Amino acid sequence: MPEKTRRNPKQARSQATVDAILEATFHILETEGHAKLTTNRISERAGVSIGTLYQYFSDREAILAAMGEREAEAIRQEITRIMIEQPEGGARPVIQALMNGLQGSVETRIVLGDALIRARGEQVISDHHNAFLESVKEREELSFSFGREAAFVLTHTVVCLLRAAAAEPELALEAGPLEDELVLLIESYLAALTVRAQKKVAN
Amino acid sequence: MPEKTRRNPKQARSQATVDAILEATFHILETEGHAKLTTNRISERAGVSIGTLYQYFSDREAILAAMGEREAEAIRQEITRIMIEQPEGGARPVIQALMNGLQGSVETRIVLGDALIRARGEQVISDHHNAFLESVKEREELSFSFGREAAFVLTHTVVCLLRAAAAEPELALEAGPLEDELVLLIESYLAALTVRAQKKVAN
Amino acid sequence: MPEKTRRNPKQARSQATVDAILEATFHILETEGHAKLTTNRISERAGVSIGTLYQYFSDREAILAAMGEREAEAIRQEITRIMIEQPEGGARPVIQALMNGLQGSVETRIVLGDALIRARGEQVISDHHNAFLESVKEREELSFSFGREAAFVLTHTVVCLLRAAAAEPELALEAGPLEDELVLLIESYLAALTVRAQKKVAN
Amino acid sequence: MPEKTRRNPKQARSQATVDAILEATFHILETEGHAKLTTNRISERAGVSIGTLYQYFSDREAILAAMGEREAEAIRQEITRIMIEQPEGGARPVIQALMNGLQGSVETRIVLGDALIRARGEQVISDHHNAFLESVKEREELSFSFGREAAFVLTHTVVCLLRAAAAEPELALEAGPLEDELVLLIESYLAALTVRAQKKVAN
DNA sequence: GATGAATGAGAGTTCATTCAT
DNA sequence: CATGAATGAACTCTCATTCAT
Repeated sequence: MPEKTRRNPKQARSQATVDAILEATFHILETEGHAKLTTNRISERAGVSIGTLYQYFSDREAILAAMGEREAEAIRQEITRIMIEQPEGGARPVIQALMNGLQGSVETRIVLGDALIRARGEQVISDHHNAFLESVKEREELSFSFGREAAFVLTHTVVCLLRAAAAEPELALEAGPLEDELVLLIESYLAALTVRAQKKVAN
Repeated sequence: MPEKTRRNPKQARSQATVDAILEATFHILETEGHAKLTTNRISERAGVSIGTLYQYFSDREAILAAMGEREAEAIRQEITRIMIEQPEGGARPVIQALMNGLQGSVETRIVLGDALIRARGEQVISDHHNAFLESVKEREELSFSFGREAAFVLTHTVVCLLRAAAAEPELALEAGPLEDELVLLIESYLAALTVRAQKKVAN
Repeated sequence: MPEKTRRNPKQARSQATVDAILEATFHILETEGHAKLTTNRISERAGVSIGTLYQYFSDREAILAAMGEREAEAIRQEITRIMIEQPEGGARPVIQALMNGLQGSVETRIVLGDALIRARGEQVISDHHNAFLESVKEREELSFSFGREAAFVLTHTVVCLLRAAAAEPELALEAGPLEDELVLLIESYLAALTVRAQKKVAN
Repeated sequence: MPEKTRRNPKQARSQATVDAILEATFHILETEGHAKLTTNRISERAGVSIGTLYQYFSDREAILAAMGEREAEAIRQEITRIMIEQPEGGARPVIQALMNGLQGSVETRIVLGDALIRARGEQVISDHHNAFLESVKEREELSFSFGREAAFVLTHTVVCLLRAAAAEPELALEAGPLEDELVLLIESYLAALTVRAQKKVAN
């Protein structure tokens, strides 16, 4: 449900056009980078005229926001699926999903993420929040309410670090060990949260 | 010490000009954002002509890189100072320094950070690495070598999360509780690393 | 057929735009000179926006090259026509064609010629070469091969001198007498070449 | 005696400064081309400040004109010397002098020549004229007056062709054969002029 | 609906020249 | 006399967007 879409693409042809535009955008971002991503180039690569492009998207920003939306939605669904299939798996399956599921280069992800936040602000954040929190709430030992700040740490640490890792290829981090460290980081934090919560109860 | 500086400003007037340009850049980033940061606007705000600006900086990018350099250097010095004054303080003083020391809005910091990486690549990363690792190495119980990935997590987690926190003002995170959570996150991770290391030794 | 054209102008409006741009370029070169020939001024005079100009020509240079091409092509066709119509006319008709056919001021011609060479290099030279050589080859007494240097002299002398003559209006040269001298120069040189060739054969 | 010079350099140091500026100009023209020839670069290469440069030359143009003057003067003196030493040598020694004496790349020569004409107009032409005509007048069989156009052809043909030859390195012309052709061209033209003059007398 | 030629504000950048020191 | 920091008009070129066809 793209918000800034002008035309609600009910017909197959319309949907194909929208898809072509988004695919072209993704491809250009991947192969030529953000700086070369112009609306003319998108329309050219998509095989539609620039006028048509503007019939489906109000402006350049709306295209990026729509793509970010798709990406975020895909990840949210993936995480939900994992929660249902492996309810006792802990943090690792979710972290694996985030590591594998985020398609596209770092730059692409950063660009899309930024566009999404610009377009939808808080909404995006809380969506992400909720999806990730679900992966944790079920564990009964955490059935205490933690503060906003702890929730923030839980929901953002992995995504932020993956972004940073991807942004710095010079570090030559390996996926396997990195996954282990992220799991260790999150699990030890969860344990610490539990300990703290128990102390509070004891008092 | 801007790298891409064209003219090495020996005289007082030159230094004042450079300062005015950097101050203007900072101010525009803060008040109008990255998109409005044009060289013409910078020179206007700095009270110098556009030609003068280009006598000190080879291009727009060089200005941002120089600013990022300053910022990074300031933080590095601050952390070093802390390490010397409070060698037994653990992670908290360093985290406090990062929270307070990073001046400017998120966007400003992001923009400057990105420019810095573009300009100096790996060098920047390892500098940051080293500075932060020092804050931890002294603790004898950590006198084991950890892998690249663990080092990455240690050095990036706090900075990444602070960036994210600042990028999402809608979450209305409070500095005090956030600081506590970051300390808990890092300290519990360090503890987990220690445990893991001891197990390895035991085997 | 401009080479560096971005958009292949199939429609009438496009062709009209290209024509307007070239006409404007010619006019500015003639009336204000090379130094005043800026892309903004061209677009202004052509009655199109600067953006439109850049949709048809990749850069300033491409405009000049396209004009040079047109000019050169026109002359080539004119000489060919003469060769067919007056096969026995000797050098004079060709020289007349060059004197009358080269429209535009000297500076214009120089600028266009230079741009053409920059854009197409040797190709241009050999085209010119061939066209002029044809005017001579038919004469059976010249059915000997002469060296590169002699060919160069034959093809360049007239054009160079016409350029020089035009560049120095202070000399107040008159077209009629100048034509006579050029014919004399070329014809006597051709005769000398013939003599030399015969001597060689004799040996 | 540069005309547009502001300061009449009577002192040795002044002369050295002027020399340094001209040398720098020549060097930049040769190694980096006309487009890179800026006053700032000249002053830098000359080892003087830009302010000093403007104390000796009124503007950029004046520097080029002064250089052209030097060049032209040097050639004129060379030709004069030849005429005195080899009065019976015909066209060849003069052509050799022109081929060897013109130092600097084509572009340099073109730039300087153009500047000279801009600065001094007709004067330059007639100077050249006279110098070259001297090389011919002595020959008694030419002791007839020829028209302006013939004089123009005599004085310009060699210089123009040398310029063209240098401008088109793709032709790979060789100095030896080219010299022969130029001599043949000029000598046969002179002979033709003689014949025509005699016919006129006969009538 | 689709097209794509046209738009034009505005970006980054250069460089001849001045003038306070 | 020399210096060189400062000037700013002018340049080339980009690209999101519109609208007549």
